[in-house]
Amino acid sequence: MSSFKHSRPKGTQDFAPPQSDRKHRVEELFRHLAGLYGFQEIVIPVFEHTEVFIKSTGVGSDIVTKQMYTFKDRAGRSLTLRPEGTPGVVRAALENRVRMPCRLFYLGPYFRYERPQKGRTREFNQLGIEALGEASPLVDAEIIGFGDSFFRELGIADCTIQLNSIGCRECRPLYRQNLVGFLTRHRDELCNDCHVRLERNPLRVFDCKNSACQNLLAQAPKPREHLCSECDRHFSEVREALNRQGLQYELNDRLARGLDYYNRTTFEYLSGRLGAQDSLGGGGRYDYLVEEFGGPETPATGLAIGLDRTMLAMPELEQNKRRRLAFVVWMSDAELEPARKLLDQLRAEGIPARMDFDAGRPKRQFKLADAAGASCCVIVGPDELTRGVYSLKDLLTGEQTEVPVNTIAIQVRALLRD
RNA sequence: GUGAGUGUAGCUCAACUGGUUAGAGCACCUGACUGUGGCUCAGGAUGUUGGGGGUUCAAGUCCCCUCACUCACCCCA
Repeated sequence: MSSFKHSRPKGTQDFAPPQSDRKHRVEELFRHLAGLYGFQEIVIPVFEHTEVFIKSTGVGSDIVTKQMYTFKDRAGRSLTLRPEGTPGVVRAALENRVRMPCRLFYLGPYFRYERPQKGRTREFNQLGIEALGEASPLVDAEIIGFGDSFFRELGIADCTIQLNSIGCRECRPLYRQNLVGFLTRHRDELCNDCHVRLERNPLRVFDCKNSACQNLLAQAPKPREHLCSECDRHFSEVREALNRQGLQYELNDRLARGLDYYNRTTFEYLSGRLGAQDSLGGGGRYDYLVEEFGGPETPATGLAIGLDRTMLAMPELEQNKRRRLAFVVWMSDAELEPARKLLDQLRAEGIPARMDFDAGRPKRQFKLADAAGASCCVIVGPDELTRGVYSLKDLLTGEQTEVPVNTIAIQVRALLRD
């Protein structure tokens, strides 16, 4: 179509203005909220030794078996672009001897090789928090509340919370055994996809949309009926805490979480505005992961938010055409240097400012200022200079006044808009 | 990895069953306005119809291949 030869790799995305501004705004809200809840940022590599993900995410999981960007570096080491955040965070917390309990947040790009569709790209952005060393069900509820506040703050109205408990080391295998037994007895009634699920990840049959399967599943053993007494108590306390916090949620037996390290509480935020990939974020408890990395027994809970999906679900805040920017306009060569000095002065005062050095004609400069979305123009002309003033034009209203040079910063600041 | 759909100007889309020089709106550029953006008016520029091959007197239109995008399965953030 165009003569431009290069396009971005499949499944990647560009954030050009104004999308980049929107992204930044969401990230800033996340940082702010995370700070309010006592989380501190941890910055970790974008790639890890491949084993980090295999061990934690699970050898049988889809992520590990077919979605990882794995490569060998020049010394033959197997490395993998991170497909998710939690394993790297746990690895880093242990490696840095971070004192437990600790609360960490992180954000950045993640990579999974999948067929792109709405809300699913190969490079995507995640915002995550992890509470390491906290066992209380109140922490689960607190984290669920964190996500709820986050989405609410962004004006995502139709966000629902789904909740489940998948048990622990003790009760999960029993349940799984039960379910597999049930499904195997009714094997003929299951669809082909479910036969595959039965082998690979039995809990996944609950996701099947086939009505015959659904009917059968109504009689299948339910995960929550098989919780051991401790898991059962933990789960009730999570629910009671959510009720006290005034959070609405739905119980969902089918919420299994595809990663191996989860136990007990799992939850997910769903939005109706997203299409098939309707999960805005999700998380749960992972009390065994730290141990698996060779650390001490450490309970943990976390949450990961899909930034890209969040941006899809966010209402288009009708953005002001005017930005926080002043534009300095000059008339002839004689004013070029005074105008440039003014530019420096404005910036020194903390006012974002630009000018057009190429311009010959003022008309062009005003056009540029308008196109750049500037809030105002400061006009430096021969008349103004001889009288010790600048002309200041409000680009929103069109009003223009003359202001003394020594008050320019104050006057400009008053006109800046976001 | 599987399936379906779509590719025409920077963007959104036209072009009757194959028919002659592929159009419109928005955006863009120029001027009216040599010290003033938006609004108005007048004018202007723009395409290997995604790419390659084939059928035909003739292909944007039909067929094959390929690439890209989109949606869904799957999976998850």
